[in-house]
Amino acid sequence: MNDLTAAELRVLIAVDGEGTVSAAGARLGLTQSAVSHALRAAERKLGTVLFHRGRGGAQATAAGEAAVGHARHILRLMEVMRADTHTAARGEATGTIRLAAFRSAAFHLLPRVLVRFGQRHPKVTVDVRIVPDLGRGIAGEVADGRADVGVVSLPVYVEGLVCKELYEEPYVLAHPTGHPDPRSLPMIDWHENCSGETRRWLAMQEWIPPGDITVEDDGVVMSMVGHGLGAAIVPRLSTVDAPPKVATTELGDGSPQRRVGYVTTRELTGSPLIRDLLAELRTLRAPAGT
Amino acid sequence: MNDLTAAELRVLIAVDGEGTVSAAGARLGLTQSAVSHALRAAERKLGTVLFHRGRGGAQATAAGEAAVGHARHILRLMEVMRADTHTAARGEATGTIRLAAFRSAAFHLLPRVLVRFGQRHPKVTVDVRIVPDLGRGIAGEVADGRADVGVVSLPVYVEGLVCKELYEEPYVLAHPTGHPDPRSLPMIDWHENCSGETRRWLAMQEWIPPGDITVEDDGVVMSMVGHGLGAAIVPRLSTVDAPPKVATTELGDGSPQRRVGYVTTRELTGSPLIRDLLAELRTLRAPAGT
DNA sequence: CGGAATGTATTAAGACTCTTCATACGTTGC
DNA sequence: GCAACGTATGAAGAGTCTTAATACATTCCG
Repeated sequence: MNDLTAAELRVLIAVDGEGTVSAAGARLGLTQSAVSHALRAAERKLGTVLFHRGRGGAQATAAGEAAVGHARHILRLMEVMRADTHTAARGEATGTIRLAAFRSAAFHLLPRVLVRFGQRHPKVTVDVRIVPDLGRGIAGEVADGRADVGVVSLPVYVEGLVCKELYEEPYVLAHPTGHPDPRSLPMIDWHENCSGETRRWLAMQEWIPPGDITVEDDGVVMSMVGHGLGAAIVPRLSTVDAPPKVATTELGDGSPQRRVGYVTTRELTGSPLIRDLLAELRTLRAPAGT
Repeated sequence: MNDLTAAELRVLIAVDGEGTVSAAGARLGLTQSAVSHALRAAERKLGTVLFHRGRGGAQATAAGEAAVGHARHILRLMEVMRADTHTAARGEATGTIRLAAFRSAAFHLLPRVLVRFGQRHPKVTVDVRIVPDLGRGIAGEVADGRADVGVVSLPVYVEGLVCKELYEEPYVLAHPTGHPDPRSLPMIDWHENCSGETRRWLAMQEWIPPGDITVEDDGVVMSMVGHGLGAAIVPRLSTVDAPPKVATTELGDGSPQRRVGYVTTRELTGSPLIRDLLAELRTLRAPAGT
């Protein structure tokens, strides 16, 4: 008379995602009525209104938001449980791990890791998603249960996650090759650069960046630099495999550093498969370029 | 036809803990038969044998061990989900409070307060801004709506604010350690010291300060004293965690006193969250150093 | 060997729960 | 006032969980 069923948890997630009870029903292959009943049952069991419903659909309350986040985690753990019991029984790991990472990590860091992990666990699918590390960003994806492990820039400001630093790398100046005075070029900024680390460093320099273009993706930043639109301060990793015509200059002593690490949830560290992936990530103490 | 129910997860844990199906039934208030059925259902759903059963009871297989570990986490998450939805629904404790304070309060007074407040309201962000208490100063920030609550030196000359004294502390003389005659040193003054209180006291002494350096930040004042540039009269709170080589001397009876309090607007005292923060501030009747 | 003790498995029936169909209710826009 | 769109509800059928009763398997021991 008390526990939410898995079906109810899925209903919560679907209603939150679709915004209406009817659409959630379609997504789940259920009737609108079934979803309405399930939602009501969930609210009765938790003793709280989870969604305000009306003409415009269903909108999560604060309690609903919290419930949906937990629902994702619980369902995910059930999947992991299934995968892990299979592994323990048959001896070969199966299942899926969802990994969220910023672009340059996905391109230049993860391949090496995932090749080795894949050799050890041929039946395991790793689902890599590139997520801009803005706002709650990658850590938010993990905290909200949309990813199992995140590769992030530290520090992380999201509560309740397990987090470990992997390595540190300097920011460098990327500029068009052969330019006589890179510092006179307009600065191309990058959304994920908001970390304050580089801002603070820039503020300390007698080097007022002349113009300001702002771009979301560091790959686009590098492309723009390659086309001569300006210079940019990016983590060294972003300059790996940069377009031709892009040169990099070290910023010298006291240059800002970017710290890269991983995050996951405490529960998932109980899974041997996740643990093995984390162990493989931990071999990543030096960036690819060095 | 697929998901394990919460009841089944509890059965797994109980059987693992008790070692027999029957005992697990007793612990859960169920029949042996019910537990046997549930166990079998769980094994069918996971497609794996979880316990070897026989005369000697039930012994978990490797897969069973894995499943039980996950089961505990899942049930725990369900509890947390229940708790979190409740606090989200009732507590409403979410959002941001903007706090303005002078430097030494932010460093030495607020941490204790905010730790406790943060434990009570984990979803609330407190935004602390350090504001020099000059001119209309911190009270002005609150009056102008740029902060919700201010920690200030009293008295406050801004109209229309709610204001309460928290505690009183003496001004002390900070000087380089081991100096034979601190009173011969040049005085380092501090913008926020304009309060008149110390001026009046100085005027009453036969101690005309030889030189005058003026600095905005009391942290800088302490640093200068540490480097031997002079002595300064500062509130005792400013000397907490002062650099090495800084000594303090009480000014004795009749020494000027600094009164510390908070200010906010009448409207904000209607918010339960603000009220709770003010209540927490009111526990601050003694400064950290004493 | 045979019976008592201890433990699990199975079957069938009742209670309970979930899903569906059909329909009612409430807003919004015209 | 009516159509469009969304949710809520009541009753019935399908499905699931729990139980009592009983069967089966193993071990201990005389």
